Amino acid sequence: MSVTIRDVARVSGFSIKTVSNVINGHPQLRPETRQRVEDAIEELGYRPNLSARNLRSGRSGVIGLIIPDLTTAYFAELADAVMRTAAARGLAVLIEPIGSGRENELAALRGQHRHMVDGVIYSSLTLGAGDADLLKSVDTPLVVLGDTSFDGQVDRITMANTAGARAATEHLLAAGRRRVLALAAHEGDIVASAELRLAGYREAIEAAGLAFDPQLVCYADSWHRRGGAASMTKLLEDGVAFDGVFAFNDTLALGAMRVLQESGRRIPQDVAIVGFDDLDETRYSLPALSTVNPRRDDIATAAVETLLRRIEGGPELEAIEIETGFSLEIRESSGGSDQKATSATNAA
Amino acid sequence: MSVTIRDVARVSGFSIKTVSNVINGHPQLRPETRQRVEDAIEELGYRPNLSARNLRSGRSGVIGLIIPDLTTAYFAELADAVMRTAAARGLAVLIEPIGSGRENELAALRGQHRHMVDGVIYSSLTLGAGDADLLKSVDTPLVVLGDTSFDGQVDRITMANTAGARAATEHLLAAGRRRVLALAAHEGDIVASAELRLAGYREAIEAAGLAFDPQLVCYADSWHRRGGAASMTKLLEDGVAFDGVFAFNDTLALGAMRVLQESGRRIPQDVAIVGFDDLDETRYSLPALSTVNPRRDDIATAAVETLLRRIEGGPELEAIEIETGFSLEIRESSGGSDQKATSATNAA
DNA sequence: CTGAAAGCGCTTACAG
DNA sequence: CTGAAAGCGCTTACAG
Repeated sequence: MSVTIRDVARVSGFSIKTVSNVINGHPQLRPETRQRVEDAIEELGYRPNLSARNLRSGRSGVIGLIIPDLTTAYFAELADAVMRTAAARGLAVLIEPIGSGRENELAALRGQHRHMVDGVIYSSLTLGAGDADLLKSVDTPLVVLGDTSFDGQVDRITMANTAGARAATEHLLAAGRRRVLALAAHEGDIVASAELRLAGYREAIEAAGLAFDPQLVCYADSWHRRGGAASMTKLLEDGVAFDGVFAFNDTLALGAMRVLQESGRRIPQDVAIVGFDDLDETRYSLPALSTVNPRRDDIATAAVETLLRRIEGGPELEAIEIETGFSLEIRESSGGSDQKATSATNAA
Repeated sequence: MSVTIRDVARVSGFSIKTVSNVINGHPQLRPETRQRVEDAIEELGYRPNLSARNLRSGRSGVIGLIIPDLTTAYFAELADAVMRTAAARGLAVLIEPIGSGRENELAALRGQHRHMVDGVIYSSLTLGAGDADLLKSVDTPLVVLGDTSFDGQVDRITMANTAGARAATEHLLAAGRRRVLALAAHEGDIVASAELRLAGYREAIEAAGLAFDPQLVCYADSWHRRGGAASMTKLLEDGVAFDGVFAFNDTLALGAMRVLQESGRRIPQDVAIVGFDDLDETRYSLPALSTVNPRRDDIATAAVETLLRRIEGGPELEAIEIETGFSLEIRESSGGSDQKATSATNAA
């Protein structure tokens, strides 16, 4: 039916081995030989059968990306960055959207696609230190994205949660805000990022010589617009006074912003607001939202390269952790014009 | 190294064939036999090697989804719907984001993942009637999404572009608007959807006894917020008078809405606006955007099932076309409350 | 119901 | 540089 390497061998007049050498870019080949094989490949329209290659080599050239869903802008943008990075290295990405919640995250580790992929990039919100053994029991090479505390047992990529949150809060304080809300989500399970961002917020408050006021820390029940809107509605009802908001992610910020505007408050004049994530849409909101840019491209690159290292190095290799940098994007919502204040860190 | 079907056979005491029968749910098996094989599978932690299965069966259980990118909300939501539908049928989805433009779309047809997937769902913006031969030359089973005119040569799923656009425009006219803009994108290449939506707009205008006014048809140079904002800015500069806008998609609408609001116009009091796509975020914009809901779940289901039919039926099968229905979601931007006016069509 | 055997298309020692 | 041959793990006629 379809053209195989055997057909190419027959047409070109060389052995299967030689054809294979040409396909795989083996260096020591007479140019003439290479040319004739390539002509035959072209003529026949030969394409290697990947299943056969994978069966033989034990590699599929596909990596998995496990995320809660694809419709959340944050994960869509992350997935896009991972796919671009992977494509540049000749890898395809199989996305597995698993829904949110701890149960789904655990189930995904035993997921059906496990045997199709050479390794997995796993974006976890709910796994904690206690799950390290579980993760180590997975025989697929694995890189974890996100701030779960695994202390050196699993490869992971983390972002500058604390430093980014501190920079965002400092920016609000530098603009003269004195009562800055921390709009913080927690989703039932422990979300380590939230704690780290809260720590950064607190550092900035205290470094400015202000008192950390628990009344200004407001929990939302989801990381989405709905959660931000609901929390802000409640704050306004409760009559809490504030002149700045650091939201732990952009969608919380956008939800809160809408409620603030409906209540007649002007942004940034009455309330300045900064988010976290640098979603594409923050550039187009009204007003454009200031935010912490976690550099998704850097995260994606670090994840893919760490995974490749693990795939090649095997389980013996020591686990590494890479923390990516950030920058603060100052836009209208915090009174900035469109200039960009950058402050990046990089740690290994 | 890893556990194979041979190990399961050895441990269970049955032949490889019997183990295979159990794995593939072959019906005529003594329950006791099945049980003992399943125990062995469990005990050994056996998982079938998909590469081997695929090599043998010629199927991979993976379908491709070719889209321009994943960060555009429309495609992210489409991809999510396709993945959910596919997962329900035991299929994995390999997304290939190819960038926009005709060149990229053509290149994707020869893409590197072609031999990894059983078939491809291909969301095209730029392919036209002249490309039918090209599409037919692709030996992978293929379902095209979008309104490219292929008249029965390729399986395709189309949406109710004209009917949806007409319903949106009629809704604006019914609310008393008399000068309704058509905010229409065209991206260099021919985008058939835009023509069809324009036709629906025109039908509604003329059915209402109004004259079709070319001055009210405004082209944007992209389907994104930026395009909607730029077009609206130009319209306002030119002093074109209007009291309603039917935008050909939601992001155009959101971009236009921002510019209208900055100019001091109230929505919907001064200008009522309706979009197309029912993106998740339209529920959260300020004001919430009325829009045509193209029922992405229906599109995804039709696409996956048509592809499966093609994969099983082979190239001989006659090509089919399915047009999915729509509903009109009336929200604040067109003066509605939150009720829902539904009008659906379905054709084969 | 079950077993022994061929073969899917490739890569890779092993010989030359 | 090149060829003949084994084998990756599975499914499936073909026999029993």
